[in-house]
Amino acid sequence: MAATIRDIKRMTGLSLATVSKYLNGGNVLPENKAAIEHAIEVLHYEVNEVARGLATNRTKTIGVLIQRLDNLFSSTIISKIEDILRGHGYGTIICDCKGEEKLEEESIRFLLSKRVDGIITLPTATSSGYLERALVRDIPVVLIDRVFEDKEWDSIQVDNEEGGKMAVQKLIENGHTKIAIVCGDEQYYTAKKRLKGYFDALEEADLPVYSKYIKRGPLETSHGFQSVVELMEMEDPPTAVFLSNYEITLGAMLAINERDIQVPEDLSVVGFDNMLLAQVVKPKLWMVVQPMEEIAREAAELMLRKLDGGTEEGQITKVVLHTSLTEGASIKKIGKLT
Amino acid sequence: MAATIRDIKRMTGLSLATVSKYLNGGNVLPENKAAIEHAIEVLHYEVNEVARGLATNRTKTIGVLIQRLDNLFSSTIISKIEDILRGHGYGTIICDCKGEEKLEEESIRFLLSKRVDGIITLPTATSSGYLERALVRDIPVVLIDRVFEDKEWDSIQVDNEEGGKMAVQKLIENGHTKIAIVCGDEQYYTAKKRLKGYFDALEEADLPVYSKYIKRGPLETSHGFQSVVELMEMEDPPTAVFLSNYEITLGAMLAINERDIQVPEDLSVVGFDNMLLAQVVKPKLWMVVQPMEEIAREAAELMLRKLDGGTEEGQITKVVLHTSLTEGASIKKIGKLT
DNA sequence: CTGAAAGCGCTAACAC
DNA sequence: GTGTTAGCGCTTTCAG
Repeated sequence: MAATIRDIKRMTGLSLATVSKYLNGGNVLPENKAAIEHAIEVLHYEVNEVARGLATNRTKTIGVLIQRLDNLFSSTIISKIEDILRGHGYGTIICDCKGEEKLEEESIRFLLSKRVDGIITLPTATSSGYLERALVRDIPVVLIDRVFEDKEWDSIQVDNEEGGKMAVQKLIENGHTKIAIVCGDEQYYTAKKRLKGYFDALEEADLPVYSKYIKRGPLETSHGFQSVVELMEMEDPPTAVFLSNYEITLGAMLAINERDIQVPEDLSVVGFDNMLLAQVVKPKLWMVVQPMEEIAREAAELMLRKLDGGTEEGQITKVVLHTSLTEGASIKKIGKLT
Repeated sequence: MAATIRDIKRMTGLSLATVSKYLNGGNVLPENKAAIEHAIEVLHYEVNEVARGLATNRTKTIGVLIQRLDNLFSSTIISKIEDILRGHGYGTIICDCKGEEKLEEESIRFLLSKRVDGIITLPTATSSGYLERALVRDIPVVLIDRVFEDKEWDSIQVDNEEGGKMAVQKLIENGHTKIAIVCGDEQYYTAKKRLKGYFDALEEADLPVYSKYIKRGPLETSHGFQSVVELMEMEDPPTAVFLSNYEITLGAMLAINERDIQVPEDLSVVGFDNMLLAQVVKPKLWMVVQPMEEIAREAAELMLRKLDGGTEEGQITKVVLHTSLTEGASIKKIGKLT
């Protein structure tokens, strides 16, 4: 049995209150301080955060609810969030809902039963219903990457529209006019925005939109794979494609390898979010990247602020960060000048 | 304020004990059961796991202490562990120690203060000192991937020796005799084993060992990168290389891309653990892969068994799983027959 | 099967 | 600055 505050009381002859005060950084006489520290040392005492949590009604743990842990976007962000939170004494309970809305809702209940002090979530669902319970309990919630249209939430996101536009503009600059996009379907907020960027770029350049070049579907590897195959089998295939998400980019590259599609000779490519892939594949890929560490930092810090009451009741903070375009060798210059 | 068991008591007129019994699956009269369920519904009651944890001295959370979250080996394993544990009502608190021993030790204290019921760890340190505190507290610990030589622990690992041997044998089968290995240094248990496999394969084939072809160093991308560069700049470069870990494989591929090394014409390659890379790179890489899901499952289940007391006191369980070799196109056949 | 009561380890008034 | 005391929400004897 681990030592308790009572053991310290006994050993030092002080009262529980004094010991507790010391533990919480209050002022105690130097001699008492020394006595307590000695006792802690000898007894290997360590605060029982569970008991403390019950007494204070704050567990110093944050729930992180994520779509999937097994992609680099998520794991990089979580890793950083965990880092910052732990630096402030917070533990991180992770729930991977594997992209299933049902699990997502269950996870919220789970986290609430664990009495987390706050929830950071990278949502799977398209509406915020599953977060109601947290709201009712008055637990701070911070959204990452996606937002909901049915309600305002504190959130950290990037300008996806801008990201999509940048990618397509780069392709246009290089003389491409037949530009495809592989994109998530309607339900995804981010997909919608990235597609909007695609349209905007084309429109601003007075280029026509070919609906046959727009491939929407689930945010999965298979969709990226399948779309590229289909695009390249067309009679009039596109000369370039914007792969608008992590999994899609991955799937597309698998297809490109398997079908022996030459990049950029047969097809110019701009991917999204998959820096590892960008570097490891030959030729290097042009890639739209999100500032993952910054997203994580903003999310963690916003959460900490909300927990400290450093934020007005009812005030919504929406942080929008910017993507950047990293250079590769996956775009062929055709016709025109730069 | 969330509803408590007391509110249910008031609402149903039953006693705390009865409600508690119901909550824990005990037998209650059907009418009382109905009343309680109704109250739970109306009040949105949910068990406070913190209070329960204090009363039972079990928090139903497991600490997972990992070297780094941001590689696919770790995140796949954690994702699966989390899945299984949650299925049994356990939460998972993750600590990413970023490969730093100091953080690793701190993390243990952190997890202990959170009163986790058990710890699953993929160690960074080379000796088990940092786990002493957990041992003293009599908290079950399960090791993944690495073991310590100074003491026996419950562990799940793969046969790294066999894995290394398989890789090199495959190279030998294809006629290679000048085979390099890029490998972690002495401190790493797994590196030692994989290197042993390398030696064994060479020896069994009566092939000489060239120490210049053995590149040891930190388990980092840079080491993989640097080693490949150095190997290929030799006067008498190897014709094949075994990249014996995830990061090394990644770094090596970066070098191969950057230096325009032709695989397998200039260099045949077998990698380790990086299936994503194996598929996405051209040509496809031969790869030694660990059964990550199985590792995770064994670890989670062993932990659950230990928690249920389904395991003898003091009994050590060591699970050894097997790697497999997945086919690629990164080995050139030279000379000889198969 | 149900209820009363003690207690898990800590915090937080409130007196002194 | 220190001590006393009453909980936090739940489980768990032990009677009934």
